Amino acid sequence: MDDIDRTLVLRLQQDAGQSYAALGTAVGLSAGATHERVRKLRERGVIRRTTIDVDPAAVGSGVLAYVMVDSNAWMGESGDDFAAIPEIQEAHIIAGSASVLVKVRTASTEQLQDVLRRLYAIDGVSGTHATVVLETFFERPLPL
Amino acid sequence: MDDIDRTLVLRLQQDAGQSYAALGTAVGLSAGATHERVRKLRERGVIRRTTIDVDPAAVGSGVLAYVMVDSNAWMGESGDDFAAIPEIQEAHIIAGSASVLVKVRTASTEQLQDVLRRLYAIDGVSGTHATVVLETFFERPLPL
DNA sequence: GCAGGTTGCCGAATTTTGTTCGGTCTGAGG
DNA sequence: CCTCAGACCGAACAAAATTCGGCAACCTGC
Repeated sequence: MDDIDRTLVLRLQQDAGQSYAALGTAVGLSAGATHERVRKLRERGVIRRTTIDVDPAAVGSGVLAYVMVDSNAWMGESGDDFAAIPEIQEAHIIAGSASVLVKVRTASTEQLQDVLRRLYAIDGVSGTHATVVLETFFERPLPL
Repeated sequence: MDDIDRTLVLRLQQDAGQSYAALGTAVGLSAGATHERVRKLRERGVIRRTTIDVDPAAVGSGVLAYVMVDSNAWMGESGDDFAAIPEIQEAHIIAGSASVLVKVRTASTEQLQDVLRRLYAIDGVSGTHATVVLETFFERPLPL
């Protein structure tokens, strides 16, 4: 993981569709060597997958909210319960007064309410506190 | 935006590296027609870009925290101030007692503390409340 | 009902890129 | 000094992206 690898990761974050030739030029390597570098980055798990960035509003998920989930039991094994709710985009165990923090995207506030209902149905969940996002300043890739 | 488009977006989220031929087979179209569909999805902004998913821990961002930022002024024009802190991955204006919610990734809790210091330096920021993530259950693409 | 225009698709031609491979260079370890 | 492993280059080869002519379905306004 040297500077070249970091540059490659950075450039691929910005545009994963560019050619290995262009990528190689940017770091001073041939297309073949660049290909090999990227292959190893995948192999090592630094690059998990190549994907696309989708406009949430364009696919019917215009409402974004973060929900603090309170519980009266150990939630460490409940990952699958949260994963079963498709509107949940992220779920984390957190330190602090709440137990779990989830990121939810829905088409409407009515659907958000329905997600809250389904959260309550999970074993151990004793309460929720939803924070609705009014405007997103930005969402961007990791720093390097 | 019909079912075919939705399937294309879904499949590309899972693997943006597959060929148009494979993609076309999955939806019952030729490679050429598939290419044209995807081109239009980009043109319309449904697909914003193609990127890679990077393991945060592998690039020195093993600590994840969400920070509620309190303010005593209108923060609607302060997006650039937050964007100037590279460790901030997301920043949103929120409804509720706090004004802004930011997602922060750092290499250590010391660096997290330094980010909090820089947050306080932003005009109008009157307080912060950081929530450290202990374990991430999952982070996944948008529901289709 | 139909002429003209539009859209979406196919399939093949063409160009560009991905992928593989032999050979060279360099640095580490013995 | 010798040998091995790793990284790179450049060229050859395979595969994919991209373009394009032609066809059919579908509007739309006469």
